[in-house]
Amino acid sequence: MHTKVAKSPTAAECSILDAIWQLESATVRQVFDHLSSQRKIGYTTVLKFMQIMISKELLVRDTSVRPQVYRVAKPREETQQGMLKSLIRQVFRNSPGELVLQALSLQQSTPQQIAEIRKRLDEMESASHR
Amino acid sequence: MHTKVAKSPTAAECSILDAIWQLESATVRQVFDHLSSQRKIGYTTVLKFMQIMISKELLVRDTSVRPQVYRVAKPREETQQGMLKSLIRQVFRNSPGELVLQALSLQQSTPQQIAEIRKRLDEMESASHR
DNA sequence: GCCACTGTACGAATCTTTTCGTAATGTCCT
DNA sequence: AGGACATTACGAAAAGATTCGTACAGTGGC
Repeated sequence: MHTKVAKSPTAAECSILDAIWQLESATVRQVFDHLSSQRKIGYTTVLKFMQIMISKELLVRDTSVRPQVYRVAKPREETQQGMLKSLIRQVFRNSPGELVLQALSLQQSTPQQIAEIRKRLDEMESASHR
Repeated sequence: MHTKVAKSPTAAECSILDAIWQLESATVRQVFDHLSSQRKIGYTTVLKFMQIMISKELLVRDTSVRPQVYRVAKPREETQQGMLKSLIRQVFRNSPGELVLQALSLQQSTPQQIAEIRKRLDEMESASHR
C-alpha cells in the first residue's frame, strides 16, 4: 500500500510546475503568459495541462475564486528530489554520488554554491560520525 | 546547422542504455536477458527498441557478425551529462549547484564519493583562480 | 437583465512511445 | 539439401502526451 514509484512529470508538466514555482500561485492566464514568453502555445493547451495535473494530483486549485487559482500539490524540493531519484535509478546505477560528480563536471556552479556544497558535505560527514 | 538541443532518451531507451553500459557491447538476447531479470518484457520489444535507437543514432551495431553486436554511439558520461543539462534547464532554474544540493540531501553517497566530490570542488576552485 | 468578454470543460486530432505478433531471413546440424 | 531453431525486419495496435477547437458558464458594466 504505497504510491508505487512516483513517475516524473512530463516535459509539459515540468514547464508548468516551473512557472508556478516562480509565481507561488497562479491563474491559467498567468501561466499562459509566462510560457508564451518562452514558446508558442495556446491558452487552452495550458488550461488542459493544468486540468490534467489536477487529476494527477500534481496541482491543487481554489475553485471558489474567479479566475481559479492553482498551486503545486507538493513542495518544489520534494518534486525535484523525486525526479532526481528516478534519474539516479535509471541512469546512474543508483548512485547519487555519481550524479553529483557528473553534474559538477558541467562546470557552471557559482563560488557561493560551491561553498554551500562543501558545507553540506561537512554536515553529512559529521552526522555519520556519531 | 546542428542537432538543436538534444532530447533525452525515453525511459525504455534508458533501460537499454543502462544494460549496454554494463555489458560494454551486447546482442539483443543479452540485453533481453538483462532486462528480463528486472521486469516482464518481450524479446521483440527489446529488438524493436534497439532498432529504433539505431535510427536515432543512440546505438551503433556490427551487422557483419551474427548475432549482431550493439554498442552505444556516445560515451556514457556524455549521455548522462546531456540528461543532466535537460533536467537542470527544465526544473532547476538552470543552476547545476541547485541540483547538486538537492542530490546531496538524498543522503546516500558513500564516504569515498564524498571525498571525491571534495576533490572535484578543489579542482574547480583552483582552476577558476588562475 | 443583457451583452460582451473572460474563463472553464470537453472532446477529438495528432504525435510519440511502448508493446508485440507475424513473416522473412540466416545458421547449423545431420 | 532440409529442417529446426535463432535472429531480424516489418507493421500495426495500444497507451500516453500534446495540442487546440468549440461549446458552455460566469462576471462586470451599462
